[in-house]
Amino acid sequence: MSESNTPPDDVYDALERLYDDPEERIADLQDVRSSERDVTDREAVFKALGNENRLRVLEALRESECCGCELQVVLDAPQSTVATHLRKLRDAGLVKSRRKGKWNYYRIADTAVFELLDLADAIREDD
Amino acid sequence: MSESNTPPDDVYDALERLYDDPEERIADLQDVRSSERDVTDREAVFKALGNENRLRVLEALRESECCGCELQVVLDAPQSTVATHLRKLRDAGLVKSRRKGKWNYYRIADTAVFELLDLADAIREDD
DNA sequence: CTGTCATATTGTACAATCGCGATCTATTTG
DNA sequence: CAAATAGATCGCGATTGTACAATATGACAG
Repeated sequence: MSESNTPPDDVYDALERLYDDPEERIADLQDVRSSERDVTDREAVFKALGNENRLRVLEALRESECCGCELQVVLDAPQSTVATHLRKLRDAGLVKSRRKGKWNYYRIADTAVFELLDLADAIREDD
Repeated sequence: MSESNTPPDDVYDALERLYDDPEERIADLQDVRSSERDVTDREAVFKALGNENRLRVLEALRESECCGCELQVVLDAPQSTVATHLRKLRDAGLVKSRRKGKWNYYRIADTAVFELLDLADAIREDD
């Protein structure tokens, strides 16, 4: 059931020098690997956040809901570029949209998004 | 001092249909842009987090400090690959390292990292 | 139903990132 | 110091992400 391959010789040798029972430690480390098999969603969230333009959009939405054309002003970029970023934010679950006639209004999907942004700042403050 | 360009005609026209005073709204939106000039650090943090292998490393470090060769087991990847990921995590301020003889031990730099990981999970739960 | 308008999608050129072998560095051991 | 070892860095092919023009879609007005 588990992906229990023996690590390459050099790695095994190194662990042998660190632990009396390397096998046990190896099993523990492999457990971490398989137990967190599904980091996929997490990864998608962070990938969506890892872009300057998308961070600017979220910052704008922090203050109020915005429609697409307003975000074109924020990013100072053509419509297709803005729309692509909004798509990624929506796919990642960071924003939601609401159609009103021709306009499409975007808003932050969850207060957790604000917390994510603030925590990222906190990390760099204490180098 | 501010980058106050007039948006393209079509964008301006759209905002004219939404607001009595489009100029005012445009100025506000441009303010968001310039006031958050420095999303660079934030972006670096999220970029570092936006990778499956690096998320696995952080998950391993959640339980205990690890040296490089232990993380080779976690990722099941060659040494150079692991070292490159650790470099990025360190540059982003997510992990710290401590040299002990030939070994280099890595640990989570800040409890904020745990909170970031948990918050990312929270986002996808309520689709 | 035709035109207009806000937005979405697609195609493509270009840039960034990734995995990993090869090589270099720092530290310990004999 | 020479060999061995843990890790860091470099270089390159392959994948992925980005910007944006062109085009498509969906809504509304006349």
